[in-house]
Parts: sequence; structure tokens; C-alpha cells
Amino acid sequence: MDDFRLVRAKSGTNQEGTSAHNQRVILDALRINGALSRADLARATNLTKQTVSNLVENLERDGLVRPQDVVRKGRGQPSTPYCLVPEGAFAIGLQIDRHVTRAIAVDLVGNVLVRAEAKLSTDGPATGVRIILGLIEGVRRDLQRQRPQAERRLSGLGIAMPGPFGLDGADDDEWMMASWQAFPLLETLAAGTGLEVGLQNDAAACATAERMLGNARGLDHAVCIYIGYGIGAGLILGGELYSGAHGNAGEIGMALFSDGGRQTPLEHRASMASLYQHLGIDPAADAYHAVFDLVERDDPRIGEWISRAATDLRWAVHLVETLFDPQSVILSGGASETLMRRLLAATEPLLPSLAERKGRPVPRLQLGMTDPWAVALGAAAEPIGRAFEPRFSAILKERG
Amino acid sequence: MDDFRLVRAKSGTNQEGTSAHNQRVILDALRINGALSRADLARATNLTKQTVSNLVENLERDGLVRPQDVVRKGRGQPSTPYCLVPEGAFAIGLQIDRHVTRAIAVDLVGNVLVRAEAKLSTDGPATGVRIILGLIEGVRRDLQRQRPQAERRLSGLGIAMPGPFGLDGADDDEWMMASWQAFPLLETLAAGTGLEVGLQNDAAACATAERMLGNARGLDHAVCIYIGYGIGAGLILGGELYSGAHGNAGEIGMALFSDGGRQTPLEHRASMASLYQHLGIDPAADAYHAVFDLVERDDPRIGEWISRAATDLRWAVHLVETLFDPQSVILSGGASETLMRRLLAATEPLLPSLAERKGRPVPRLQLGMTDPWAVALGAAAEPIGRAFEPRFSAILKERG
DNA sequence: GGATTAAGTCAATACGTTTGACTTAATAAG
DNA sequence: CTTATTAAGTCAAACGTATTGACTTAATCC
Repeated sequence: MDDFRLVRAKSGTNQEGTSAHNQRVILDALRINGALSRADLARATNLTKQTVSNLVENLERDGLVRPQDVVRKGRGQPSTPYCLVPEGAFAIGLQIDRHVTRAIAVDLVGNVLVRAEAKLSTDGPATGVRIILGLIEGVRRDLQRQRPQAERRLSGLGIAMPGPFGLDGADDDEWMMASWQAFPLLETLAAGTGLEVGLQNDAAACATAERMLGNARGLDHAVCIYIGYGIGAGLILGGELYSGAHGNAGEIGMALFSDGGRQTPLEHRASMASLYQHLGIDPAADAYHAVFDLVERDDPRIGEWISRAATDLRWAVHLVETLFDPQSVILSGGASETLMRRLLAATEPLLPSLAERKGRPVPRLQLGMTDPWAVALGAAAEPIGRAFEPRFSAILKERG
Repeated sequence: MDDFRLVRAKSGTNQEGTSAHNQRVILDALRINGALSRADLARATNLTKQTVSNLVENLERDGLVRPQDVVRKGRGQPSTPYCLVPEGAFAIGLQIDRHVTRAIAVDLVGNVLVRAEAKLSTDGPATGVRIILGLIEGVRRDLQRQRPQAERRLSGLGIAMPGPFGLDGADDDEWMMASWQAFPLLETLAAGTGLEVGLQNDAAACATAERMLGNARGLDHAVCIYIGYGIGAGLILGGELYSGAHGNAGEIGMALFSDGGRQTPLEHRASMASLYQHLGIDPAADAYHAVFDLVERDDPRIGEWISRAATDLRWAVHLVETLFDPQSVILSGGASETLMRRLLAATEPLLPSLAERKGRPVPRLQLGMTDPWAVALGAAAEPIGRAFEPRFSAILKERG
């Protein structure tokens, strides 16, 4: 009678799925390539001119694309390139980190319109959520002031926080945020903001940002190694962010590796936390600027940490190249650009791997965003991607 | 004028894509769940009864499904379950290994109908291809004799061989098959057989087999660690086999790990090749039975190898759990079941990882196929999957 | 100034899913 | 035993979306 619940099957699709996909494909093409004419779009997407015209008309009516000046290029009727309308959609991104939370508002093309941050006390999530809701409310007010259409066009709230998610019986050691994990955060924030919420770990958020706005734009296979308080890998596999069965894919910080006989998680050696420890800095204070200053003054302890961390990072790059076979690995992090550049340089030469091939169009390892706001940006990019990027799941019918 | 070639975009879709997907979804549901009525299918796929009826009618006309006896269960009109027709499609699978090649013929549900194997000389691919083409031709003749409709319904030729693929300047050491890599194998076999050919590495093929017929059936996130001559991981991510940007994802055998100071590829320690070396067996001879006998006689050298290999395997399992966050890891290999069982047992207890959670529906690590024919089976499953499994790429329009 | 080329539109058509009413066939309740 | 209820499955019309081929427009080339 109700044993049909046990039937495992994928979802079917219908014409609306078709249309939804095609609209997303067009928006994606405009995002990656900039303005394109309808004829260009038809060729690039394998759709007919007529279909593209219909879809573009819809998108223009919805305020997501707009025509630019007519372009004459050679023989034939001049073309009308269309481009994304930045004000076509907005999203709020929220980063929850150990000691700080950041909220950000972006538009459809990724312009950052509002930023705000607040300290998080160690009182745990109950008080933390109050702070966060206040922060988000402020950001929304500011956004609304700048862009009156924003509230109507808010596509959601993206949340990024350190993983791993859903551990049972996790020790609440300083590396994890177990009390936050146990708290019904998504439900609370969804109720408190009235927005659709999505969750990623911080490395995934960073990869999302790199894909929408950074060096991974247009790449379908990329791994973003994110060095934050911990270290993790955000995975772009087959054109989509991959999160694994429980949202924990890419948690490379927890990978054990041999360290002179003992097995240590990578996170304990290559992460900002390990740097803070090495420097004797209190992470709860303004660690970013403390490190920034030491880097600028070229403190020898920075070099010590870099050479140790680079050794481990070299191994991590080798590992993700070997296991994921990406087009490129992107190193990003919430530390100062100088520090990240030095770390990148110290990681070279990379270990030999399958990725070592002639005529690579992109480098094996490249620097990505180095900005404390990168994760919040990626968090904000998530709802935009969910609403506007081509994905398999967007084609399928919803249950019910 | 022709700069539109530079426009990067995903492909659009149309009603035929919709229908193709829905048909695949129905076949997939029948494969995973066994016979289902049209009403069951409608509920499971979120399609309407009417749509399912139309699709099932098409599938029945195409000879892919057939009705079973009417089933009375409770109130209401009795239902008619439909099931896959084994003779609805056939495929040939080909494994090319270092010293041997195996060909296999399967039907739609994975029944093995024909097997054949041949030794491969070390003369390289030119003579090898002649042997292979002969082998395939024999298998097709046998298949045709058993199932007269087979030739009309052959969906393709799947090839599995050791990776990695597309290395430039690869040393032709005993672990790789560089001369085979350089040879235009796919083109030659496509031309020689007139079939559509597909290529996977052996670990991927094993994962394909486990997904279609083994312990990964119905799982959308699984990693299959395959111990063959080398060692590799086949990745089922998000319901599809993942091969990476160049077909080399999961080549864990090439992952370097610290071994008392030195960095060694995993492959040099946990692989049949390392066992052959440890035992002083010539892999070109009948190594399978030589090992089989030593295992049955409980030769102490087997235990030595197992304990060493298990240590490394434990680490490999930890690594793929950490990086891929799968529902389960499946250990399979072309060695005797006894050996694989002992290796599995020696790998326990597993290292702590994110996968350690209460109420797991499937074990963290489980034994998969232990059969020299598993890879060939997976190779044969690939064309079936390409033709009949739901995948994103199957929805999209073809270029042109 | 006419030929050619390319962008884009128009109107009719084809395809596949959906909708709602209907039929069939079983069990449950009175 | 009769009637109500439930569920599977069908029918035919409607709907949404992409496609087709002819047509228009507007530029460059010769």
C-alpha cells in the first residue's frame, strides 16, 4: 500500500524542465562569454534561432538580460548582443567562521553591493544566531537602499561554514564547531529571514566563488584548495559543485598523512590555525592583521611556516590531481595575498603527476581569491547558481 | 566570423531529450527495483500515470520491457508489473590487461552469455589488435548463435584497460602500457567491429559493474577500489561514473605516500603486481592460479603481503572516504575471493573518518566482485549504461 | 546597383506531457 | 448480497515548448 515509498528511482522531467534548462544555458553562456547575439547563442547551445529568440524574449521580460548596441561585423544584418542585467537578481551570502561572521550582498553578475561583519562570541549558536540575523537584516536594508528592486529579486541566502557536517559524537575540539553542527541553523535562519537557504562548507563556497567570478569560470573540472582556519577542497566536477553523500566531500584537512611515523591530519600543519599557533597569535583577536603585519615585516617565523606548509600543500595538490584529474587546482584563502603568493611559490616545483602534460591551457596550480570575503562571496553565489546555472537537478520534476 | 567556435556554452535540450530521459528513468527504476507497475513507476518518477503508460508502451514495442502476470494486492484494480526484457539489448565488453585480453557478451540485465580470453604477447598493440578483433568476432558469433536477435540489438563495445590515459612522455615501465596508449585503439576497434566503442580504465569498469550488478546498485555515491595488476578507484559520484577532465580520475595507485621517509606510489605496495613480485611469480604465466594455490595452502608469504597491503589499503580507504564522502567503499579485484576476504578482514579496523556514523544503511567498506571477469563485465556494462541509464548528457542536444 | 551573406521574425507544425473524466476490477462495509 | 470505496489504467482534448521553412531586414562585397 505505502511500500511505494521504498521504490528508488530518479525523477522524470517535462517541457517545463526543458525550458528551464534552456534558459539557464543561455544565462550561463552570457555569464561565461559576456554579451552574445541570439545567433551566437543558438550556435553555442545547439538550439534553433527561433527557440533562442523566444527564450531571450522571456528573459528580457523577466529583467535578466538586456540588449546592447547593435554591432556591425561584416556582411549580413547587424547583430544585437544581449548581456546579463546585474539588477536581475540578488543574493545574500553569509560566512560563519569560528570567531567572526560576515554577510555580503551581491547581484546577478557578482558585484558586491554590501558587506558587514560581526564578532561571534564563544557563547555558541543560540546567541550567535541573534547576531547573525541582525547582521543579515542590516545588509538587506542597505541593499534595499541601493537597489530598490532588490527585495523582490532576492534569490536566497547562502551559508558557508566550516565542515565537516553531521558528525555524531564529534569532540568539540578547537578545530571543529560541533555545537553549531547540532543547532538547527538552516531552519532558524530560513524562518528568521523568510529566504530560501543553502549550506556549503567554506571550501565549497570558495570553489563556488572561483567558478562564478574567478579563475574557475568556464572550467568544468576544478579543485579549489581553500586555506582558512582549517584547510579544505571545494570540488567542481563535471560542471557542478560536488558535495558527496553527506556534504563532506573534499574535507582534505582531515586526511591523515605520515609525519615522521605519526599520522597527523593535514589541517594541523597546513592551515591558518597552524600558523596562528606557530606565531602564538590569538585567533579570536584580529589575527588577519597580525599576520599581515608579520608578513610585511618579513618575520622569519612566517618563512618557517611557509616551508613546512608548502611541503604538505605540495602533497595535497598531488593528491587531488591524482584523485580528481581536474583541469586546474586553485589555491585560495582568507590570508593576505602576499602570504598566499609566497606559499604558492614555495609549493613549486609541484610533485610529478598525471596533470603534468604538454600544452596545458591553464596552469596546474594557480592563485585564486585571497580575500577574507571570498567565502562570503561564494556563499552568496550559491543561491544565484541554484537559480540560474544549468544543472541536472534543475531539469527534474519535484516530488509531489 | 568563425569566432563563434570560441564561445563556451552548455548544450540546450528539447522534447526528445525529455522523452529520452523519462524512458531511461523508467528502465533504471526497473533495473534497481525489479518489476514495477505503471502506477508504481508514476509515483516513483513523479511523472503522470498517462505519461508512464505512453513510455511503457513505447518501451514494450521496442522490446525493452514486458508485462508480467497481474497482481492483486488489496482494494482496487489489480496492477500489471513490468520488467526488463533481458534480450532487449546486448553489449560486448573487452578487457585489455598486460598479459591477457578478455571479451564478454552480456544482455540488458547483465547476464553473461559468452566469455572468451586470449593471451597478449608483448609484441605491442599492432599484433594485439589482431588478436582482439579475432576474439571479439568469436564472441559475437557465439552470441548470435545463442540469441538470434543479438546483432540487431548490440548497443556497443566497451573497452577497459589500465590507465592512466594520455600521458605524454610516459616511461614504458612495467606498471604502464605506454605503447598501447599511443596506439589509435578506439578508432581501430570501432572500424574493425562497426560498433560504437567506449573506454574506461579498469577500476572505472569495475565500478560500472558494481553499480549495474553489484553492491553499488542504487547507490549514487560510491567508490570502488579495484586491486588488479595495479590499484585504482572507480568513482560513482552523483549517480554517474566520474572520469575527470582526461579520464584519469581515481588513479589512486599513483598517489605517493610516505613509506619510512621515501615517497612511494601506492601501486608499488598494494597491488597484485606487488604480490607477484613478493612471491616471485611471473605475471605473464598463469599468475591467478599460482596465487590461488598459495592462498589455499596458506603460504606464509601471503600473510606477509596481506598485512603490508592492508596497512596501505586502510589508508587508501580513509583517503577516499575523506575526499569523496561516499555512501560506501567497495573493494573488488581480480584475485581469488579467499584472498580478497582476508585482505578485507586485515583492513579492519578502518581508520576513523567522516564515514563513521551511526545508523549507516551500508557498511563503510564491503567486498565487491572478486572475479577475473569483473572488469570485462564492467566494460560490457558501459555501453548498456550509455544507452539506457539516466544521465545529464543524454538529455542534451548533439552538436550539429 | 545587384549579389551575397547573416540576423532575426512569422506562422504553422510536431512532439511529448498534462488534465480530467471515465472504465475496470478488486476489497471493505453494511 | 449489495453498495461504497479504492486503485489501476485509458481516452481524448488541451497545453507548452521546440522546430521548420519561408520571409524580412540590413549590412558588405563585387
